[in-house]
Amino acid sequence: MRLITWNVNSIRQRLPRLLGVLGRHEPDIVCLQETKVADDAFPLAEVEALGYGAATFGQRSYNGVAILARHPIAEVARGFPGDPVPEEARVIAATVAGVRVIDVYVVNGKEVANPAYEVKLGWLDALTRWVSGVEDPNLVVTGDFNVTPTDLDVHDPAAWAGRNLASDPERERVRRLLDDGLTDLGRTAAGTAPGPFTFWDYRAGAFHRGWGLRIDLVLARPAVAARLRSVTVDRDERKPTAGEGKPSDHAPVIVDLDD
DNA sequence: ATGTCACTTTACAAGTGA
Repeated sequence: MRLITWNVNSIRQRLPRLLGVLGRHEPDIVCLQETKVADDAFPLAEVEALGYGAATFGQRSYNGVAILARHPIAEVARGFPGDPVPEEARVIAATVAGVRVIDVYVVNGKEVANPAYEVKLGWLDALTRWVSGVEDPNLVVTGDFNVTPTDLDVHDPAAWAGRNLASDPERERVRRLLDDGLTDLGRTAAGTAPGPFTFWDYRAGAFHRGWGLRIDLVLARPAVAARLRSVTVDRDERKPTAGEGKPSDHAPVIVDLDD
């Protein structure tokens, strides 16, 4: 089984690349973030033409998540109980091929000194409370966490020390998710090697300069983690020249599991 | 750290969010 998570930063802008990713990688499940469209504007017919169904939880302009799959999508849930910002479309869950998938777009937080950072911490607390009560042993929690779990996930730890996306309080929140029985599949696959990075800021030529972060995560309970075969990042999708149209600032993360 | 991108609007430039 192949699962992809990708923050597309507008599905309208990224549709040609998304269709290319579906055709090239043939994933079973795709978790998207920052679709930035209401559900009635989601390009459903285009993904259906490639054999995929979709469950969407969108909103205009900001946020928005979706789960695509070439298998039946069951028990769809939008949002989660206890969400501190329920007006923002950040979480969708569904069961596909025996796996309970929770697709998240975590609050960015802007900067540590910004009130949005406190919202981020509270949101992660609420997410963890909810996830810990989800009974399914075949659970995957994946998406754009907007947190680098450790310094291995930062291109320049000294430059990022204490800053949003790399600060201790937010890392502690991710640590609690892991302590609650989830394995970080990207880190498991990479061992002690840095990265693999999944996000490069559009500004300052960050991709070209290698200024990457690993903030797009796939967390799984033991029954799923035991099936881990590989985790790769499709860096070509971050290149302006590869593919059709402009790139997202995130690259797709591809996880292969034993069937 | 900030060489950009995508969104929206008392829109055709500027603010916001990332």
